[in-house]
Amino acid sequence: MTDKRLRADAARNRARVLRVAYETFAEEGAGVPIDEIARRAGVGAGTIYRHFPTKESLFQAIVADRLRQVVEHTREQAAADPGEGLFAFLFHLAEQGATDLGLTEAFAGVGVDLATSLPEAEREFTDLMTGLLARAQRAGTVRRDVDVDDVRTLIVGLQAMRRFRGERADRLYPMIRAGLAPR
Amino acid sequence: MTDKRLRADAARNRARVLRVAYETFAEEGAGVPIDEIARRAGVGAGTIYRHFPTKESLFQAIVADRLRQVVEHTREQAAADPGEGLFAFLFHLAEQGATDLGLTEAFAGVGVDLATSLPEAEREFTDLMTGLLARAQRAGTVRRDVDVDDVRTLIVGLQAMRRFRGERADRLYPMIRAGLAPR
Amino acid sequence: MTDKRLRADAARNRARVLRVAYETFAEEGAGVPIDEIARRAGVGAGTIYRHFPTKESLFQAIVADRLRQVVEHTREQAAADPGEGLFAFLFHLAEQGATDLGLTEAFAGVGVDLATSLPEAEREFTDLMTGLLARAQRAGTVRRDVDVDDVRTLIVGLQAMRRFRGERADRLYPMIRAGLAPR
Amino acid sequence: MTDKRLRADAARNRARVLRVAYETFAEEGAGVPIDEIARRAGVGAGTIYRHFPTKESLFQAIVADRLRQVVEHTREQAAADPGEGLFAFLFHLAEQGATDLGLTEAFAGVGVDLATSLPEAEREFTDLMTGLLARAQRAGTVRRDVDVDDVRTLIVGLQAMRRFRGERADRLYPMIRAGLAPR
DNA sequence: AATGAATGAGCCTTCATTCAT
DNA sequence: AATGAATGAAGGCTCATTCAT
Repeated sequence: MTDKRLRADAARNRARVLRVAYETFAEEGAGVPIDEIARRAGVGAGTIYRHFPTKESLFQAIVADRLRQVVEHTREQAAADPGEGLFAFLFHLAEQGATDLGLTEAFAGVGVDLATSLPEAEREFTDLMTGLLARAQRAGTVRRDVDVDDVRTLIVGLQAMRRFRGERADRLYPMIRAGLAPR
Repeated sequence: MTDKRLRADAARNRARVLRVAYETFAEEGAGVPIDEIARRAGVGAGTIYRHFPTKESLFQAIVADRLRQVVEHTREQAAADPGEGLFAFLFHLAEQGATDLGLTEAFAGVGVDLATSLPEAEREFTDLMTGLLARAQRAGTVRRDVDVDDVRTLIVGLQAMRRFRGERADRLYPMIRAGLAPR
Repeated sequence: MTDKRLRADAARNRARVLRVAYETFAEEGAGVPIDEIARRAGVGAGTIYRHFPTKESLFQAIVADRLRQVVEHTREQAAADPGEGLFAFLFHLAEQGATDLGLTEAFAGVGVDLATSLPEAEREFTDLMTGLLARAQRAGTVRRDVDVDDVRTLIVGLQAMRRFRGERADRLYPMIRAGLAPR
Repeated sequence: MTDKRLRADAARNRARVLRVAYETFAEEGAGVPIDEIARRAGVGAGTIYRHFPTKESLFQAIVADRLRQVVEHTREQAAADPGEGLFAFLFHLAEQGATDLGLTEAFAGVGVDLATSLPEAEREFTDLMTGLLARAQRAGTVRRDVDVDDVRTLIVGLQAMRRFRGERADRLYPMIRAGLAPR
């Protein structure tokens, strides 16, 4: 047990790095220098490399975390209203992407290929979308000819808009809803 | 006289650089090394810097050019069908963005702020959108509560989707149309 | 009392580090990271630094150990056949060097100067060579004009060859023998 | 023609880098930082990378040059006395290696694998050795059971000795000669 | 006294920009 | 005016050594 746990200080640092890296990637995207993250976290660059073997792995770790959070959040909400689940999910993701350039880039395939680098998270995420989509279609809020791939594409678009325009982009949500509705 | 000849050479070079830089930024994004552009254009890197003081200014010049082209292209088409003009414009831009990462980035505000750096092109562009939107609304194909800002936001979203998914994203066009239609 | 227990622990650790460091330097050469040695020894890097102030000092300690072993091994064998003693010694060292890059480097003066850093071991080693050489010369298997310095030089050459070519290099032993024989 | 030639200043710099890199590798071995070479050459590190894509390629270029020189030098000498050619070659190489750690390392396979990275130079070199050896054996100065591989191994040994002991190591040359002589 | 986490200098390499030719 | 060579500041990553636990 003890051997598996990190030392208190290391755990603290690792958490700190993760948190700061999250914020930094969110603000600056995957291209931000690792030194910048180290500086903001108040640690040496070597410390980051102790916890994550490459910059990419750090980015992945964060994206994985974020995906997990989104999945969890969505599962909690989804039960309620099958017709609304997919929309809630889409708009939630749009908001996440708005404050998180890293996540946006991950979805858009910049700097990582989710399917390759985080196959498990990717699968879970896809399963979630599949379920939400099917339920919405059964509930009659979404057209039958929409597939999971379209949903993924919409996410990329919504995040781009939300990032570009902030809350102002929310004005477009009703139109997305209308656009997806059966004719 | 000699001046004129030389200027003609320079002008040809400038045009050549612009064209190649456009292609290169389109293919590789704004991150491509200036040397790569010089190589493809068959000129020295110094020649590029004679015409454009920084890499960023070259990028801006290209975006300005592209905007002008889009404006022109749109003006030619628009007359025909007022109800369709805005959609044709949106989907045309989406396709442009798909093959032109530079343009996408410019619209999304990555690396340039159009309003600041190219105020004239920006104004022209805005005027165009205003006109198209108004005509579509008058023709009854677009909801009254959509404004120019929404259109701009949509462009960003559409380009992101088109870039992400290629032609497959076109499947979403009808839904955009439906989403914008008056209830 | 407690002191003694602790010292015993420490001594055991020191011995363990020495043994593992020997193996590791032998396999990987002096360039191997100290962390790798720590890992293999199952101790923290700090523990190594408790016993040896620098990486270099660890390396020296190992070389000293190895020299002592060689001296011991040689003394045990040497008595038997005075004419063969020097050759046995040379070829034994060549083989040691083959599996021990550290030792080779030490002899060749890479990273340490034996005479300066380990004067005692150096002296003992020199005495040994002097004895072996004199006996071989008296026995008539080695030319009179060879001196201790030549022997040292030969060791370096033999180790280099053995390291370079492995057992295949043994083919050259008879020629060494012939080359050293009186005309 | 002109396009293939380097500009005068570039050629000068390239030559300068090669010369300084040769000296530096000779003194310090393949492990020396590229910045050190740049500093000694009075150029920026980038300049070296303009001429050589990687540090390894620079090292290889130098080794290739040195091999070529050795081959040329040997060819000029060899004609004279078939019985002496191989020895002249061996001792010449020993001397070269003495002042050139880079070359020694290349022969010993440190930092490069000649057969892989410079196959042509390697082949030429092997052909040369084969010829010299055959002639020496025909002339009766070298045992029949020595092969090219042994020669290569001897080179490594001789260079190690020469490097270790400087001119003093020359004392061993007659013994090498005697060792290789037919019984 | 042991641990292993943190540090930070140093390494190789890239690239925007400047400058000699 | 054009060329492309030179510069030098980053950037990602490693590792000897120090230090908090």
